[in-house]
Amino acid sequence: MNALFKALNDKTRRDILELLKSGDKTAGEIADHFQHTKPTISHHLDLLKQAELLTSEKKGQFIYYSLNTTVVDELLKWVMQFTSNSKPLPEDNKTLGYENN
Amino acid sequence: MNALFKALNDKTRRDILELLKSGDKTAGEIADHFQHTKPTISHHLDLLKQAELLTSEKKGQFIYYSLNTTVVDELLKWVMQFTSNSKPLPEDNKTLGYENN
DNA sequence: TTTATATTTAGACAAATATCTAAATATATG
DNA sequence: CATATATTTAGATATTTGTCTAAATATAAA
Repeated sequence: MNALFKALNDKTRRDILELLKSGDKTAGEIADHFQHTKPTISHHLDLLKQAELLTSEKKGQFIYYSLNTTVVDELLKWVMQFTSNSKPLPEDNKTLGYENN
Repeated sequence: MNALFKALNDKTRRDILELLKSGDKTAGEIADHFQHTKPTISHHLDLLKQAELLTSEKKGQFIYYSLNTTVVDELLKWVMQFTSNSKPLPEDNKTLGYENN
């Protein structure tokens, strides 16, 4: 849990996560989206991996990074204990499948 | 959003939030639950307030701190963009009112 | 095998953070 | 008013963090 919040406590790292929503990317492709150097981005990727928010797979000289959504559920559960009625964002439910519960 | 993740990136502060689930408490009562000094806890309370996770109300010499759950919805929305099926923790829904949707 | 490309590792450094003690402020009470 | 209690503010310090440059590693291509 500590590693998770630590990983999320940085705008660049949160932006990396959002970037990867559109699909897996190599370390270099990810770095191209930011104004930081590649070693800096590499370090951010490492922290995200430590938090298990990302997985990586080496293909030739490239390393592809992917979102790992399983850990997000743990975070979601933690956050939900603080919602007043425990009914998260009902305005979004329609597009998310709640109507079939 | 930055202040929010910053506030959550500390075990003591997360514990303070959990402590306040059981009801409002004074700064002193909160401090009694931890091994830190009162100034340290005061500082943590300040950061939680900056993130709008807490509100405070002065009553005489005491200051009561309360959870502010409205900001949690914003966080929940952010987290949910990373859930695979956008259906958070269905195993918990029964106790949380989803069956009435 | 030499060179180019992709990525990480190592080391340095400034800025941010968590903590403490001491002092300040505010309120209550004798 | 003088003292006690509750809390914060100020200042110091050790640790952590984000960033960079330079070097190392690994793979591909000429």
